[in-house]
Amino acid sequence: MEKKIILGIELVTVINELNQGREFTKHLKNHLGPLSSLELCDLLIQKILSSYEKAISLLNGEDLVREIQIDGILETSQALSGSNPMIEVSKDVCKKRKTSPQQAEQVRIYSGAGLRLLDDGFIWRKYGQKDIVGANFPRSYYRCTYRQAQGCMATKQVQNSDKDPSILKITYRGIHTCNQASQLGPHLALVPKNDPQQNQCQSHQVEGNQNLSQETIVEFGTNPKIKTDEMGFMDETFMPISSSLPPTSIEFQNMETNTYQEEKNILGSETYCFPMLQSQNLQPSEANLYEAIDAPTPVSNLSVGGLDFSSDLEGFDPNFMFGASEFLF
DNA sequence: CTCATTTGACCGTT
DNA sequence: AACGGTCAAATGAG
Repeated sequence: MEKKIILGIELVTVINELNQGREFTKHLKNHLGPLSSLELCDLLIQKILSSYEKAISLLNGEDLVREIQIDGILETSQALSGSNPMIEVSKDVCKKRKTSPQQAEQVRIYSGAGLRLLDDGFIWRKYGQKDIVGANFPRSYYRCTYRQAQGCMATKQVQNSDKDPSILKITYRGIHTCNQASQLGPHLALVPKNDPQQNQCQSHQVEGNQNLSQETIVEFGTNPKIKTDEMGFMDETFMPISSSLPPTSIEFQNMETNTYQEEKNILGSETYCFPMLQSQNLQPSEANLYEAIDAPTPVSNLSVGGLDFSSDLEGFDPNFMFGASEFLF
């Protein structure tokens, strides 16, 4: 099965820019005439050009990615301030050495996504790093910080994709039994609705035999929506990434492969495209991207995992993201 | 001093 | 035996 979702704030931004250009053009038209102010016309022309250039720039991907590799983890800086970053996250599951339920995701940071993109709402502690044969990048191993305190056995692995270093492959294993999930809110739960026992645990939980081959389609635009297909666990309680990021795309892959983008259309996968809004300012201390973003971020109104949409959404149609009931943040 | 990260060693699985 | 995952001592940061 195949599913593909193409969304992204990029498109919305382009449209916004084009709309702005159109509005400025209308104003210019209204001001054209013998009594018009030359300065005003010049200003409007500049704004029109600016809008169109922004739109073209976005379409050309010029604001995308500038990546810095730090400790095997990619940090992406924003090339254009005010651009709309975009993350691509995909998930897959590997069958090799199946010691516990696992679920993987790939995270691509396009631009200015900021550190919070990878914040999945849990506090993780790194306990190991391994060079993987055949892989260009080492794999980092993280466990839940509350492993000792609360016996939470959730772990995750993070590795850069060989084919596209801008993609972080994150594999989640185990189930959170700590109380982080309850603190972060029920919308984060990835657990099946019919299994309330696991509601105390949080996102990225996969039951042992859960079928990860599924089709999910998310379409954004004026009427955003998610479609799921053969997804036992992905219903309205499912928040694909976490508290902290509105992912722009996620894809699930089945357990037969670890392959990435090239194969994602062959395998059952899902892609979410969430608009990434203007990035937070990156602090120097956040240079180590992945570690820095692992702190849980409080979920408040209009704050999806640390991204404050109440401010970032300025200029966007509020219906764009939240207008559809299918999306539950 | 405390806590998190790093990194080599160890162990289990294939 | 090779590989992947985890452990734990060493190290560093706050």
